[in-house]
Amino acid sequence: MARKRFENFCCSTAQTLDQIGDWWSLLIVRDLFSGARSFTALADNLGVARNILTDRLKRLLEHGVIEKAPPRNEDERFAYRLTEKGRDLLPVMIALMQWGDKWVRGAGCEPLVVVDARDGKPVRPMRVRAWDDRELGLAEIRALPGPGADADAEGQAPLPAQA
Amino acid sequence: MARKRFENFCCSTAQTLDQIGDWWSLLIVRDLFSGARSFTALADNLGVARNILTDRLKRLLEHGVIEKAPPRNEDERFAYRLTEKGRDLLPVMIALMQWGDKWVRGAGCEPLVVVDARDGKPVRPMRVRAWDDRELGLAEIRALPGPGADADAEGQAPLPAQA
DNA sequence: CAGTATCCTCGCAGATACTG
DNA sequence: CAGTATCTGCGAGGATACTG
Repeated sequence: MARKRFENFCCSTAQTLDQIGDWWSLLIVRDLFSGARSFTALADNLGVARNILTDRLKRLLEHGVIEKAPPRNEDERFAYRLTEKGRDLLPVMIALMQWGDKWVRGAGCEPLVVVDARDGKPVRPMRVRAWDDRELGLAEIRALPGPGADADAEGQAPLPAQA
Repeated sequence: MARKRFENFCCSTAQTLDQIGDWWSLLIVRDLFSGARSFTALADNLGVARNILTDRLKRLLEHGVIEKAPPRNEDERFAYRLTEKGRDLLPVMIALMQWGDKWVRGAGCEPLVVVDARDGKPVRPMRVRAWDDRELGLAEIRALPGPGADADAEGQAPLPAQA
């Protein structure tokens, strides 16, 4: 059988991956965060085949992550732009980027530092926080089914401490 | 030509995706966060083919995201466990999960609420924060090449405000 | 239990030419 | 510029049987 789709997985993570988890979508989102707007700019930046880019843009449009906006200059016919849903991926992108900068940055690879535009200081590392702002580690959190959840779904084990 | 690898992309995001960005790896990590430990448990939970699981585990081991630990009971020969590098994916996982719960949760899908184990309150939504703890939006941040970065790489455009 | 080995299928993706 | 259309193929991924 071919690739398995995650649409029917009863898990936010899986569903999310089904919308933005493929190889190119997240990089497209990243480029949109970085200011790319036109089809050609994206194609050139990413080095992706045009038909693949078309497909990914279509999916992102369908999922409401991006939208088409009027062009800003004569060089482009219109501009791709992140929707609110897309902009809401900012924490994900920053968390990924910070993890990458910390753990996987390889030889000759630029560490991209995300800074506060006001003072130029780097943004804080992303942390999981409780309501009293205390930082929470893996051992201090649990995953519970929210309201309306299926009690005996397969996600029973609530994030136990690993150590 | 076949699939393009992201290893040579000069961008943390791309490099990160090369390590954990494929369809199954993140779900494996998620299951490890959730307490799964054995090969069979992972295979059953995810419904992934055994050879694929083997391959992903091997890659995650090579990248140092997971490690093998002694078994805890008679049913398992040893246990897979997240390393520090792997546990550091917690903000990414939480951010993804929260995004999914907010935007892509579909019909009959349980919203997984991550809570503080002390008081049972949900953890705060992941936010990008400045050093003074102010929340930063897309318009208020910039991406700069960090120390040792290649100035004229292709990632020049520093996150301009989209609106 | 925890994999390995094999076979096979189809989806992802690259290249390129063409249209509006 | 912004795609669409078509051809091609690698290899990811599934199924299953086998091993230690």
